[in-house]
Amino acid sequence: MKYDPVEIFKALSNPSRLEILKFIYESGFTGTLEGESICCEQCSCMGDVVGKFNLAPSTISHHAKELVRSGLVKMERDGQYMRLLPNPEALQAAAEYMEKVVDSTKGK
Amino acid sequence: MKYDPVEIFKALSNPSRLEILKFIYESGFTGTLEGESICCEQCSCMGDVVGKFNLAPSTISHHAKELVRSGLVKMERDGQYMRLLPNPEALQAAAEYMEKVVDSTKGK
DNA sequence: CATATAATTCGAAATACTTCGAATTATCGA
DNA sequence: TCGATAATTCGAAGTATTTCGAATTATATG
Repeated sequence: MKYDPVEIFKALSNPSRLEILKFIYESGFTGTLEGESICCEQCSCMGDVVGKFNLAPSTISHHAKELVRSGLVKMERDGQYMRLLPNPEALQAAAEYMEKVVDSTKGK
Repeated sequence: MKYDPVEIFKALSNPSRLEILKFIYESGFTGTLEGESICCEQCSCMGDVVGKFNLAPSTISHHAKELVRSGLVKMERDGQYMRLLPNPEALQAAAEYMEKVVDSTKGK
């Protein structure tokens, strides 16, 4: 498999990190931040996340790295800023993995 | 929600525990152990898991408790034995939670 | 009741995780 | 180029997790 389910579950297993992920996914491909984002209107950047959560920048940076490591999020530099982009394919893959485990109990 | 996604992800985030879960789900509702189980033929028991994995009984017991705590597995005494039963509803709920996060990026 | 088997609890050791603040690196704008 | 802003790295403290072995509890059987 392209994504390691254990790494994905580990990334999702911390409440702060899960909320950060949701924030990134929700503001992912939209202009919903309506100009509030100092980075761009098509994504969240580190600063947006730092502004949203009551955690030190270094902590946010660490969590972001974990999300990237697992494949759930992609990151790219945009000048001074770091764009955080959802990678739904990874989350989808993990969900499908779980469905397979569910199905392994079926028809028995 | 009936199940806490973070608790479920935490339960799934350890490689040993994930394998144990899969073992329980696969032997869940079947007679596939074909009499090999010293507990029963409709489920796995602690001893089956202990026999399958290279971990101390106390460690297996601990992991089983975590799986029960998260809701992924149900446990019931059968005389001397403890039956381990899949609770696919919980795993399904977590998978659906993930799908919702995936969908939160859609149509944008 | 005594012994054997199954499983849990307890305490301890090693490791990993979470978080912070301080120092550092990267980039932008005047 | 210099100062400001954005983000990362580093080291440290506190906490949680993983695993074990020994002791304990629960149940079955002779």
